[in-house]
Amino acid sequence: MGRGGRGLTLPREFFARSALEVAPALLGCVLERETAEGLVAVRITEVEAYMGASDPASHAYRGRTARNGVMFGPPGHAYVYFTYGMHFCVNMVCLTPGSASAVLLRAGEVIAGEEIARVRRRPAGRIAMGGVSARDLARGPGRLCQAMAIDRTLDGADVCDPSSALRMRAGEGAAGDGAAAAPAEVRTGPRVGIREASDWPWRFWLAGEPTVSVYRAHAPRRPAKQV
DNA sequence: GAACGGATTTTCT
DNA sequence: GAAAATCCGTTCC
Repeated sequence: MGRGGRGLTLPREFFARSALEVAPALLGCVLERETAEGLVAVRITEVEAYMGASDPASHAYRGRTARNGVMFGPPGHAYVYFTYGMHFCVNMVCLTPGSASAVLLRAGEVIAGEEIARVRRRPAGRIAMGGVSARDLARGPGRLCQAMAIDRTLDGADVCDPSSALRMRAGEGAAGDGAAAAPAEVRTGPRVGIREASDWPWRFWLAGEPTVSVYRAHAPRRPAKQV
């Protein structure tokens, strides 16, 4: 485990187990992103587990490519990929090197650097009076990456290293800072946006959190215009 | 509140 | 050529 300037980063062994164990454990943990603009911290409220080569919905299902190479590496590193031509998504690599399992970070609550995140989430040229609401700053995997300025330069970043530009630390709920209410309940359900294996309940979120993204079943791009 | 289609790159067929 | 681990604006309840 690492001892950073502020708090502890999660030890690598935290990630060295099944994605199905890591996913719920990550809920409530805090992802920190350090740039010249300052620190942005997000408390994770929603994730999805991907189980590697045996998971038809995983990028690793069809083997290693230039894009997903980091997933085949050691745990505790960030796998960042670009999708739909405009969005980045970030995963935490799990288990052992070669297992290619990972946990997708789907949403969170911005708890530090909110103004920085708000500027990043405001498209140039758009007025948007009042800006993006606080709950929407990191509500969804693409939005979370935009709010934290996560792109491919962070692909492979070590989130266990306290000096890393992207790192994960334990939540403060367990420490009992008092402010937090009763321990949030973890719920599970089907994963979002995939066609294959959408019936496996490998999505995890904290009940009652307003930052959890709205569930949408996979919608085919071209609606079947049969009959 | 829900449903639809467009934007746009990586990957595979 | 087509689909994808998505988001946003528009449209219609």
